Amino acid sequence: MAVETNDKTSLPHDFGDDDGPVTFKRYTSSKKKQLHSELTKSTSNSLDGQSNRQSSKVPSSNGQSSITPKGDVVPSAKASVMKSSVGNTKASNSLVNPASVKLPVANSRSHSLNDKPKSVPEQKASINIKGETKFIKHCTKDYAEDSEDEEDNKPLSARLKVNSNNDNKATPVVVKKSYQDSDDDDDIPLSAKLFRNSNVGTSSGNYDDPDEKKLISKVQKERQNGSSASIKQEKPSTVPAKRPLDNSNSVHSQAKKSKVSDPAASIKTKQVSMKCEPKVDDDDDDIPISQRIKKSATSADKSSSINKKAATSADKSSSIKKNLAKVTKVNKAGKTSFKKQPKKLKKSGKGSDYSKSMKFLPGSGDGQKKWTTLVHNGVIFPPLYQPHGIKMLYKGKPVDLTPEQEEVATMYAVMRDTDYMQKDKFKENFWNDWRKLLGRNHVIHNLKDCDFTPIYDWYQSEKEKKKQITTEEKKALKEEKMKQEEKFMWAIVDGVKEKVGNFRVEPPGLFRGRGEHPKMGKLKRRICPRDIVINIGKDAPVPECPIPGERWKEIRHDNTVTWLAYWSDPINPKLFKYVFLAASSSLKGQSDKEKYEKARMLKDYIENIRAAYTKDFTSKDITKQQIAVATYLIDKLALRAGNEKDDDEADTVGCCTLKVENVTREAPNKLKFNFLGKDSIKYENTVEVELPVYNAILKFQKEKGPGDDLFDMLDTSKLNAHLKELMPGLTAKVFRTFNASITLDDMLNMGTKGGDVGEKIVVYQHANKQVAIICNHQRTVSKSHSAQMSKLNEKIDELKAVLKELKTDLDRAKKGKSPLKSSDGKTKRNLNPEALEKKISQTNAKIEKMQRDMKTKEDLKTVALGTSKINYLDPRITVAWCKRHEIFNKSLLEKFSWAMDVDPDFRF
DNA sequence: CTAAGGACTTGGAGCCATTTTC
DNA sequence: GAAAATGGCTCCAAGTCCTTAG
Repeated sequence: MAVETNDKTSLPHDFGDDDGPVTFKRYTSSKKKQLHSELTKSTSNSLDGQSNRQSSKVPSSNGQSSITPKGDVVPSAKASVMKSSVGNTKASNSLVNPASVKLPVANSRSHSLNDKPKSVPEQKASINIKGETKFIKHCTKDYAEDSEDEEDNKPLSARLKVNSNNDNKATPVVVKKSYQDSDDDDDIPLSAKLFRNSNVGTSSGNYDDPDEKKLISKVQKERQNGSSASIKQEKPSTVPAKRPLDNSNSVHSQAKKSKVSDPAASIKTKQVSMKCEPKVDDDDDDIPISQRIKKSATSADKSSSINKKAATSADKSSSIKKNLAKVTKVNKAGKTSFKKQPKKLKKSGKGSDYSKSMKFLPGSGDGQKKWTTLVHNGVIFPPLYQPHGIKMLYKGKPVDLTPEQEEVATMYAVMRDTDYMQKDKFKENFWNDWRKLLGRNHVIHNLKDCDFTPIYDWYQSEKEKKKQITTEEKKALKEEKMKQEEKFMWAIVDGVKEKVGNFRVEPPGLFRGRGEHPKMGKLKRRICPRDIVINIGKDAPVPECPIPGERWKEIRHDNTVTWLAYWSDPINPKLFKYVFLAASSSLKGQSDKEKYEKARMLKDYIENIRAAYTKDFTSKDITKQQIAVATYLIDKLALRAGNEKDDDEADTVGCCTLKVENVTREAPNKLKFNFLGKDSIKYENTVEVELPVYNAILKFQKEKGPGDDLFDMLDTSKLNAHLKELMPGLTAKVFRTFNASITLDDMLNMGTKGGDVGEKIVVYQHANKQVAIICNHQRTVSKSHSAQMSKLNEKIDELKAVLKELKTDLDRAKKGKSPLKSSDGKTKRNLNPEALEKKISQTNAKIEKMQRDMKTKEDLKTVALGTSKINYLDPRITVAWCKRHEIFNKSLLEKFSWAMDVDPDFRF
C-alpha cells in the first residue's frame, strides 16, 4: 500500500472533542505547584512515561493519539497524563485505531544498507588565497579612507597581543570524542567509554604539542581509573576495539566528531537551576536503552563472554547502526546526549542579577556564563578579487572598468540565469550601488544599455574549466584549502576542542533577499578586519589579524555569549553577523536539548493550556480573546509567532501579524489561510476550527480593511508574556517543536508494525513528511522533476507491454504453442507455464514498485524533510525508535546492549 | 509601555560528492 | 564508465525572543 498523503493537514489535535479516554489528571494538582518551578522537574515527571515507552515494544498509545478519518494521527493531550500515573504498564496498549493508519507494507525504495562512508566536511570549492597581498592593500586603503572608524579605544591587551602566537600551546586541550557527553558517562557502558577514549589520541593531526598529548592520555587514565566507577569498570578493554588508526582518516574523523570529556567537567558541579531545587537532569532519555533494559536485569558479570562474542556480533551491531544512520542522517551532529555544559551559578562580569528573573533554563542567553576559557583563531577572509579584464559592452562598445567596478559588474553578470534578473527592484538596487562606484562622469549612464554577456561567457567557461580538472588536482586543491583553514576550524572551549561553525567571513556580493525584499540587489561590501569584533577568553592569545599592521575592530572577553566574532551586516547595519560554534559543539547541543526538554514539558501542560484558551474564545476582554484565538492557531497549525517587521524587509507574516486578508471564512466553520510566511514561503491551508474560533475571527475582521491586522490588540511580546504565565519558559515557538516531535513520536509508535527495515524506513519517512507538512517546510520542485516522472512513466509502460507479451506467451504455452516473436522480431525461448507465471509476477511487482516510487516522488516534490529533522524532531525519538525496531528482537537487544552505544563509524 | 539592540535558532537554495542507474 | 539521481553540507537570509534604554 502506498502511503496515504493528505495535502495540507491541519494539526492533528482534536480539542473540543471528548473522544479520548478518561484520564487521571495527575497534573492538575501537582502542576500548579510546578507551574513556576523548574523545567527540569517536568523532565523527571515525564521520565516514567518515557521509559515505559522505550522499554516496551508496545506502542504505548494510552489513548495518546487518535486518528482522523483521513488517517491523520491525532495526538491528544490526555495521554501523557495517564501514562505517568500508570507507571509501567503494558496494559495500555489500547490503540485507538491501529488499523486506520495505512502504512505501506512493501517498501518501494529498497534502501540498501551499505556502509556509507562519511563525507569529509568542508569540501567546498577551493579558495584562492593568492590574493592575500592585494587584499591587504585593499583593506589598508579602506582604512585610510574611513579612518574615522579607527578606534584607539581598544583594550591595551588587544593591541599588545596582536602579534602573539596562536598556537594555543598554553591551553590544555581535550579532544572530545564521540557524540556522547561526558557527564553521561556513568550511564555508558565502559566498553563504549573505552572505545571512545581509545580514539582520543589517535586523531592527532591537530595535536602536535606533546603537552597536549600528555594531557590527553592523563585524562584518559583518570577517567578509566577513577572518575567513573561503575560495575563494568573491571571489564578489560577487549572491546573489538578500534581498528588501527588510519592516518588518512584522522583529520576527517576528527572533524566529524570530537568529544571526550573535559577533565574539569567531572569536578565542576552540575548546573543548579534558578530555584534551589537541583536539576534532576538524568532523565531516562540519556540512558542508553541498554542501560534501561539492564535496570531490571544487570548483566555486568557476563561481560567477559559478551566480549568474546563481540567479534561475531559486530556486523549486526553495525547494521543497526547503519539503519539508524539512515533515518537520523541529519541528526548526526550528536544530539543524543549533552548536559555537560558546566553552567555556573555565578554570573560573569555583566552581573545581571541571577535571581531577579525567572530564568529557569541554564544557558538560555540570559547573561549567564557560557564558558570559562575560550581560545580560537578568529576568522578567515575570502580572497581578494582577481580582475579578469573581460570588457563588458555599453551600447555595443567595450568599456574600461576599474577592478572595483569590474568586480561588481561581474557579480551582476553571473546572476543572469537567476530569477533576480526578472525583478526590477533587484536591477534598480544594483544600479544605484554600482553607479556610485562608476562615478559621475562614467560613460555608463544606465543599466539598460549594458551588455554583460562577455563577462557572463567568461564566467561560464571558467566554470567549465573547473569541471575539467582531474580528481587528483581537485584533491590537491582541497587539501590545500584544508591546510589554510585548519586552524580556523576549531575553538577550545573550557579545554575542549570544538568545531567552529562559520569561520569564513562572508564574501562581497549582491544581496539576495527572499521574496520581494526591498533591498535585493544591493551591494554587500567586503568585510575587513576593522569591521570585526572578536570575542575570546581573557587569557587566550588574540588571533593574529591577517593584515599586518591592521587590527580587529574590538576584542572582547564576554563569557556570557557564545559567539566568537561578529560584524555588522553591510546590508542592514542594525543586524549582526555572528560566528558561532558548530551545531556539533556541546554548547549548541546543550541548548538543543533544552529546547526539546521544554517542548516535552509542554506535553504536561498542554491540556490545561487548551482548556484555558478554549474558555477565552468567548472572553469579553478583546485582548484576552485575541490571545486565546492566536494561541489556538499556533497550537493547532504550528504557526510562527509573527514579529513585527520593518518596511525595509520582505512583507511576510506570522500569527500575530496576520492580516484580515490572510484569513477567509468558509461557512460554517472553516478558515482558509493564505499568506507568505518566513522566507516568503506560501502558506495555504483550509482548516475546520471550533465554532467559537470561527465567530471570533468574524468579529476580529469586522470593520477592518483587508490590510489591517487581524489581531490588532496583540503582538508577540504580549502573547509570549501570557504563555509564560501558563508554563515557565513557554513561548510560541515551543508549540512548533512540541507538535513536530509529538507527531513523529506518535506516528512512529503507531505506524511501525512488522516488516523489514525498508518498510520501517517508509514509516519513518511518512511520519517525517507529516511533520514537514505541519510545519509547512517546502522546497522548490527540482528542475528535472517532470523529466524524471515521465521517464518513470515510460518505464512503466514498457513493463506493461512486457507483461502483456508474457501473458500471451503464457496462454500459448498452456496450449502447448511456442511463443510469438517479440516485438523487435526476435525469437523467444520456449518457457514452461510455471516459469512464465513467475516472470509475470516479478514484472507485476516491478511495476508496483515503480508506481509507488512515483507516488512518493510526486508527494515529496514540494516537501522538505530535512528542516524538521534538523530543528524540530527530538533526535531521541528517532534513536529510541531505531533501537526498538531494527533488526534485533528484544532478547538480542538485551544481549547486545553493550554494543548499543557503538560509535557510528565503528568498523570491525 | 515601546523601540532598539542583541543573540540566538530556523530556513531554503544550491553546490558538490557519492551512489545509483543505464 | 558516464550520466543522472540523491544526499549532505555550506551559505547566509530571516525568523524568534530576550534585555535594555528611553
